[in-house]
Amino acid sequence: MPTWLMKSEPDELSIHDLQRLGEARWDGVRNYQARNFMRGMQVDDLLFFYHSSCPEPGIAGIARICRPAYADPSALDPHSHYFDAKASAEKNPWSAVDVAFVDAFKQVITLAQLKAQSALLELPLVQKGSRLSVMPVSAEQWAAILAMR
DNA sequence: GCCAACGTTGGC
DNA sequence: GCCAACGTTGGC
Repeated sequence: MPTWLMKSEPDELSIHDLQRLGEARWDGVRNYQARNFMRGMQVDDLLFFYHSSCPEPGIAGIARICRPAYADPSALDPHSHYFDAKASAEKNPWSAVDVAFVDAFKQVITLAQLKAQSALLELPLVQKGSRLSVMPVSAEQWAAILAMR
């Protein structure tokens, strides 16, 4: 079963928001590489929920894909922060998935901790200059991160 | 708020 | 198709 890592700004959607909601739409991805990974996701795939652009960046919990990729409605909504004037109902290049809450870690696994793990050197998240917001996580990487809890 | 690194845009 | 300019990401 493939596993993933997805970045969210906790001001927009945190792992605790997801815990309260149960499920949420993951929309607003506007990068083709990240979108393509989302299109490869299947129901029940697990993902690490990463908090970015916040005081303590790091992995805050786990979620599960509960609806595979579909056309991202936010691209068509003029009031949305993620509105894309070039998208239309007929031709919407962007995808969203729905995710369900699985677990919130007692403590965030910080980016600094992740960077210090030799098992994670290949993970785009820890590589200099990488801004990819959705990425695959190998079975070995997944296990290494779980062991850091 | 700064700024390095990256992706996208658009003129040519 | 090149590449400079620009906007965005995201850690610090």
